[in-house]
Amino acid sequence: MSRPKASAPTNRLLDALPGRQRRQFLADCERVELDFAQVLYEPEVPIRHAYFPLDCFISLVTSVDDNVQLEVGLVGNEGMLGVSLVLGVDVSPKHAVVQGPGSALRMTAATFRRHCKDGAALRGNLHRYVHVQIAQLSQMTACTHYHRVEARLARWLLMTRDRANGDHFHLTHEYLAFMLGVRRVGITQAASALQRRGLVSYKRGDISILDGAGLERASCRCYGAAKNMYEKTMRVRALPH
Amino acid sequence: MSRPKASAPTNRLLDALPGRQRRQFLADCERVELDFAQVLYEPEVPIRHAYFPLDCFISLVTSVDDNVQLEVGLVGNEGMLGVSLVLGVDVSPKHAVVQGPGSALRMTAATFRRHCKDGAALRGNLHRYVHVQIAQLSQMTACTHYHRVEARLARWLLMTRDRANGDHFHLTHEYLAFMLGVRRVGITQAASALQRRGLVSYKRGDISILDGAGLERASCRCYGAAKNMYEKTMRVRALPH
DNA sequence: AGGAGTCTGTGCGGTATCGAACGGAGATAG
DNA sequence: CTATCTCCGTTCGATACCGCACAGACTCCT
Repeated sequence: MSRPKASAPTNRLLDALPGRQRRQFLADCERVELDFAQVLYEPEVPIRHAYFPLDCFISLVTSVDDNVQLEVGLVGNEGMLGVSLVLGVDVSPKHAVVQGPGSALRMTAATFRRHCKDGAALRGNLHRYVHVQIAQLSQMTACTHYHRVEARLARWLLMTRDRANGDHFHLTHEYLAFMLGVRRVGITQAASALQRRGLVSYKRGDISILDGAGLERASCRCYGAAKNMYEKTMRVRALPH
Repeated sequence: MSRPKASAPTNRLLDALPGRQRRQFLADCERVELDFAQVLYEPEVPIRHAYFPLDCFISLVTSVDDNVQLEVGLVGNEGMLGVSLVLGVDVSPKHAVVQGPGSALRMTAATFRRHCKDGAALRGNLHRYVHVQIAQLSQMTACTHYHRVEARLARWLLMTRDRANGDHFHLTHEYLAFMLGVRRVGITQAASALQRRGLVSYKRGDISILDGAGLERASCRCYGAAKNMYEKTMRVRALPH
């Protein structure tokens, strides 16, 4: 697992806070190391902490019926886990599973709600982030329905690269199949195709992105659209709201 | 189009407000009649009003690529249109199209934001509603991906019935196909199957639900799950938050 | 009554994905 | 070094849905 500790990793939602509030917020956080496959939230179970990834990333997974699951979101240092708390609800509607191990800041639910209540700038940021998540969920619905496995896989790899801060990570076909809601064989075929085209290489779970630009072309537009949407929405800042 | 004006129609989000705040809020609203297929929001276009359906209902539609669209949500008198405003964002990420004509209350964006800012009870309600929408979007993603057209159609009819307050409404196969993101023929086949089983009847766009319980059995669990989720989340009230 | 337009039913070949099964190659542990 | 386990590749038939095309039936308008 590559984790190229550039400088000190940070969280973009918190970076955007004015200095004083940021320090106050960080003072109430605790730094934790998260392991691969660690389960942070389960549906219907009270949320104990909000998480702010630094160099880890976390999958949001819904389950329908039983044993049928699908990843519907990915959270890295551009976001946070526990937006329900921002909305005054203290149970998660989804599973949250650590996909890329690494460190995160966390804060207890009660403390976090206090900060949300008192800090207008924080609240504004988080509200806009919730908006981004809603938009991306809508898009994800259409993407998952219309787009082919190969394009979705390419998209997924690009999203993961952004959040892993590196072109290399460890995930088996089995796991990817689970995330994209298809058979393992479907991933094997899509991945072979991408590898044949020289866009990625992989071997027993070690995946490397060789040609990011090419991979973007192979992916659906949803990748770029989601990224733009985030940047555009979050850039608008310092609006007292 | 059946619109059985039971008593005076109301909006459940507003009903839940304490009397005084409710009156203040309603005083700033304007009642409007919405026509079938009227477009209320377009992506990237500033939102002018928030809408609170009384006896109409509205589809939320995403578009990917161009000309490829999919319904991802349905808003009736249990909800509102314009949750983005609650989150301090003034553009909609989706199209909003009137699906069932009828009346709604609406409020200008600026006034609505003021009410959100000042009214804790209102804000709490709306926040919880946003949470419900997020949860239902996640579920919709999985449902659209995994479930068969026939089950999804059954689900859609049930959801529409709840919002139309009646077992009878007018929609062509063509339109349903557009909503569910499948071919018109796919709807014709699924609908014939439901009709053969005596669950619905239809004729040139006039659809009647004959056996609601049977239709629920024919639909995926997503219908009941979404409904429960709403009730459970919105019931928790009067929490100062 | 006749003609135009709308809505629904059916049929055909094509394709992406499914479910299940098996073989082989690489890693790991004794 | 060998046994075991994990991960990946391939094959096979089945199925749900696609795009296209056309026919029948109902409605509305003149």
